[in-house]
Amino acid sequence: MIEKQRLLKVYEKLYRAFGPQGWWPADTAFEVILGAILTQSTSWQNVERAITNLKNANSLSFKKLSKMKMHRLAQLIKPAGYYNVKAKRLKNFILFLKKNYSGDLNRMKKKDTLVLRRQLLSICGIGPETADSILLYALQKPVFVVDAYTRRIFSRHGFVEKDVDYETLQRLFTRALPSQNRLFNEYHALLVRLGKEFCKKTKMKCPACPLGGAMGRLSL
DNA sequence: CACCAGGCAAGTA
DNA sequence: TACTTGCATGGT
Repeated sequence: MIEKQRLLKVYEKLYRAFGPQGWWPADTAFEVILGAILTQSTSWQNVERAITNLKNANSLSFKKLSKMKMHRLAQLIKPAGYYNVKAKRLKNFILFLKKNYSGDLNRMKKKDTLVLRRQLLSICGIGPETADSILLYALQKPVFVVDAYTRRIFSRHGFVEKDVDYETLQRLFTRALPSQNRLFNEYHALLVRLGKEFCKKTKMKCPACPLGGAMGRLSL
């Protein structure tokens, strides 16, 4: 079976098993971006605590955060871990947004997707996954997001090498799938859902895995 | 106690 | 270029 059909079949199986995931869990595009940075190698639950702290301090906005001292920001996002590093990264993005788009995400959204991707990657603290998450979930661009779960799930099911690089794995999806924001949004969210429940780093709960296969391989 | 979570950059050879 | 290490809280 060619890759295009397999990838669509995986998506259908996941969608039937879990249904729509409603990503990204946030009230605004700005909040999506903060979450994308805060969730780097960090459980979403801890990110929620940090976001809640920012909301309770009435500080979850471009204007408030651009004025906030870095030390103060670090204290508020403490539950998300790596708080000194992440406070700096959040500030880096905010400064970028101020300098290039006057703090206006709508203005940023008008730019070409690949131009935006290069700009985001030039910010210290924003790598490929964070950049693509921002493009897809905050700016509604049709960009496929790859993460540790994506790599783990597809390598364990014998689809790709386990150390396949980000761009290669991403191209696999973008070549095979129709370039639809809605599809990319749901597909990535479903892979994360599957990963959380069945494909943690050390454990692999098969054959309960919705993708099937007692040996951890795709049964398609 | 050990291990992990929706990464990334900096240091080393 | 190709590894390795630091960053840090909270759940299992």
